[in-house]
Amino acid sequence: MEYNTKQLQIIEVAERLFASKGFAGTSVRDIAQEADINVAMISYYFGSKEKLIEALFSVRMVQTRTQIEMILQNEELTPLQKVNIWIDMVIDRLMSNQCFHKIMMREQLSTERTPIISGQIMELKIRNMELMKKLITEGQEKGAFRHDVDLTLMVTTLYGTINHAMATQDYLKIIQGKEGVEDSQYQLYLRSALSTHLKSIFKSSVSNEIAHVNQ
Amino acid sequence: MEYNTKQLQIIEVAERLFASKGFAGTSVRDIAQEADINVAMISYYFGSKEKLIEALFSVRMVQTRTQIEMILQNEELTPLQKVNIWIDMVIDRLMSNQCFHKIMMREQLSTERTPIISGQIMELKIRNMELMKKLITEGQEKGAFRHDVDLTLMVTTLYGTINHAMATQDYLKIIQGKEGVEDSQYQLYLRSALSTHLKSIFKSSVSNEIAHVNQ
Amino acid sequence: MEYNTKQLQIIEVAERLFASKGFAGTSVRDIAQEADINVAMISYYFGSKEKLIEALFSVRMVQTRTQIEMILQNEELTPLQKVNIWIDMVIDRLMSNQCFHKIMMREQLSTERTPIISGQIMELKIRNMELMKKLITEGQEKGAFRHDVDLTLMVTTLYGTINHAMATQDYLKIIQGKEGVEDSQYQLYLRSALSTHLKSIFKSSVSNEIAHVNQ
Amino acid sequence: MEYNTKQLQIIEVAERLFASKGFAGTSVRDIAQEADINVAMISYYFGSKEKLIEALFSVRMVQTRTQIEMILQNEELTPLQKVNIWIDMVIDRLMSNQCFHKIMMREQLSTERTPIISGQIMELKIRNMELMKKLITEGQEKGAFRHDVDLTLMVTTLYGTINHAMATQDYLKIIQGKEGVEDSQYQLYLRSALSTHLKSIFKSSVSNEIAHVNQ
DNA sequence: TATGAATGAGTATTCATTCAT
DNA sequence: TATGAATGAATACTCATTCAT
Repeated sequence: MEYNTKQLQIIEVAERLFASKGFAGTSVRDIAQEADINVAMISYYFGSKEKLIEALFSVRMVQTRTQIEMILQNEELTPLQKVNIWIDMVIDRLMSNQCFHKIMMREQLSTERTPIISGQIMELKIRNMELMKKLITEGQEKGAFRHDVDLTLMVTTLYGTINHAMATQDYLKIIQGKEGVEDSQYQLYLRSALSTHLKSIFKSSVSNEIAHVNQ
Repeated sequence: MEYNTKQLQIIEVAERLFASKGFAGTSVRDIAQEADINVAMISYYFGSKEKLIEALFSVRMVQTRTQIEMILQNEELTPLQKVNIWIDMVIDRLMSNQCFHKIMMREQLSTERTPIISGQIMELKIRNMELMKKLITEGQEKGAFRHDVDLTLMVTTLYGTINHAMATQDYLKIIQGKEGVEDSQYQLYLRSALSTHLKSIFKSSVSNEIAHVNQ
Repeated sequence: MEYNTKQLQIIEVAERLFASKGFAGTSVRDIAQEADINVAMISYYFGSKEKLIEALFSVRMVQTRTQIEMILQNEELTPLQKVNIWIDMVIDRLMSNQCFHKIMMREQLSTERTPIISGQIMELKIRNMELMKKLITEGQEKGAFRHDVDLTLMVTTLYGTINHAMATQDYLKIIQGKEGVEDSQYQLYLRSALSTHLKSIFKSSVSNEIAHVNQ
Repeated sequence: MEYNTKQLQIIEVAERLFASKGFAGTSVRDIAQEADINVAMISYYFGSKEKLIEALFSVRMVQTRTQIEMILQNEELTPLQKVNIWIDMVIDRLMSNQCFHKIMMREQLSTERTPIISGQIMELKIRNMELMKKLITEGQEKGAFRHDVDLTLMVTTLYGTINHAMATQDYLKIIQGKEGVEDSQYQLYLRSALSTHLKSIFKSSVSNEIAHVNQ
């Protein structure tokens, strides 16, 4: 499905509002006003509010699909290097599309999600899980990774940590005593901190390398 | 603030509905019908729908406060034992009050949260952080824990992992091939799996013990 | 189903408006304004506009059911007398509830009618037909009525004539040169004219009496 | 007023939809979609939805006007023969243009009809009435017809019976136990049944012939 | 001549809340 | 204390029509 400039603009505004107020909490009037268009345009372009969020998902999901697979086929990287690259890519993907991923967090919480969206999320999750599985088993075969790792929960930790950091960043900022720091500046800090943190966790939990004797 | 039986019953129903449909997605009529009371009762007892969710937070927050502190003052436990107990307590607290914590996850995502709720969440987070800080620094002083741990992100990982597991448990169930398993049964499994997983992460990331040489 | 005074008042107004502007052509706002109530009351009392017209039908249909059967069981009347009484009763019923019967005419024209309404109309028609059948066959057995009468079309003529007269009474008035006559006055005239006309048709078409030799 | 092929095609579609869903119940989008044209075309070609139905009336009315007069000037026919021809022509005209006549029935019920349409209907009715009057008085002068006939109501019976049969043909079909019969087949049957029925009524009610002594 | 885009007024319905009792 | 009735504002959506091209 292709969307024109106007439609993409509406989707963008909707994404921002759905992220901060929720789907039910955002009225089409809100969107129309923010996007500076007539309310009727939303029905005109998308059919309904429901179809709008489906359009939003279809656009963002497509963007997500292709990225990762390619890069990790590089044969010259060690398993741990691949995992680290992967972690950085996930952080980048989630942090660069915070609005969308907030919406997705919410949708995952809801029992009201439509089969269409629910299906897309499921598909994405399975894709992620398979990629991860390939990555880890490859490492295990090469003797670099441990065999007693709960893969599913490792992925849960990765996504959970980033999501939770994103969701609570206002709190984190205060707790970390960085209230003065500008938002964009803080985002950069958070990305790098998450990167270090998650790589460290993965290294010590997954890899066979002795991380820190006598330290 | 004290609430009578009727009020507590309403709060309970509201919690369940807010959790599954969101605050904006739940109408006071839904609540009234589910709780088998008159619609007017909600305004009558709480003043407004907004005040109802505030009441819900104040009730659940109070329940949360006291628990942990006591137990961890036990001098006979090693730092790692205390961390493990703490992990189990958090898992238990979150998993036993899934509805409430789903609501809290949503509220943290929202920019619409009232100062009252926002304040309560902040207070809770700071309390958790302080407890954690005490726990870890105590371990560091005893030479049991590493000094290069990002405390804030460690807590984020703990809560993020549990929350994400809770939010996506329907997916997890399918991905793990446990579609047939009964819900209550799966909950038990998830708790124990999370416990093992998180303890392992904490042990390998935080403690100085060499977790797995030559494995 | 019982309806309270307010509901009956709304139904009455709705009936008048549906009759003159059609169902789709009448907005709930029109009804609310005419009935001097809040728009929301219609949804409140009936659930929807659709349910309102169903309520209207259920009320009017009930009123229609019982009337006729009784009277025609009188054993002292000749078949022709019974037919004449029946004709007068149908005229009276239709002319006294012109609004409702206009709505019914429209509904019969429409392919959009709901199964509920459609079913009620069908039921009524079958009842009428059976009554008529009993009346005529009784007359035939007594040798008073001809045997070569198309019963269904005889009923069609009865209802069709009255309905058409009702629907076109504004034209009839002009054509008959009675533009000056007051509406209520004209109604009385029309009833009596229809009565004479239809009785004459039935007598000459159905009965074996020689109506007018050497005239 | 002349209409081009495209316009006539739109009118035809509109006629079908107005007949089955009513004027208010049919949207210009419905028509545009069914006619496979752009919505704007309707405003473009006719100015408005209102003007479209006026165009429809003007087209169909013109078709109606000329037919009958000529034929009945034939001097060789008896008055009763002429009446019978006339009955068949009316049946044919109404049954062949059921969609249009359903719309007309509705319009006659409505108080919302525009002066244009209302005027056209009135004109047609007066024309019919005059024709009928000529027919009957001619018969009376020749001693073939009774003098005590209510002409207006006789016409009302003719049109009312056919209209009512048309409007309720779905019911008639069931009542007559012809549910299996194909629609086109049933139409043929109905026409011939109506013809026999109405001719019989007219003969026995209007003519001086003794229809059925000793039967 | 024809049309996709756009609009503002309109649709029915639901909302949280208030009021009289 | 409790509630059925009522309300006005808001909801998503559809309408006939217009406009720029």
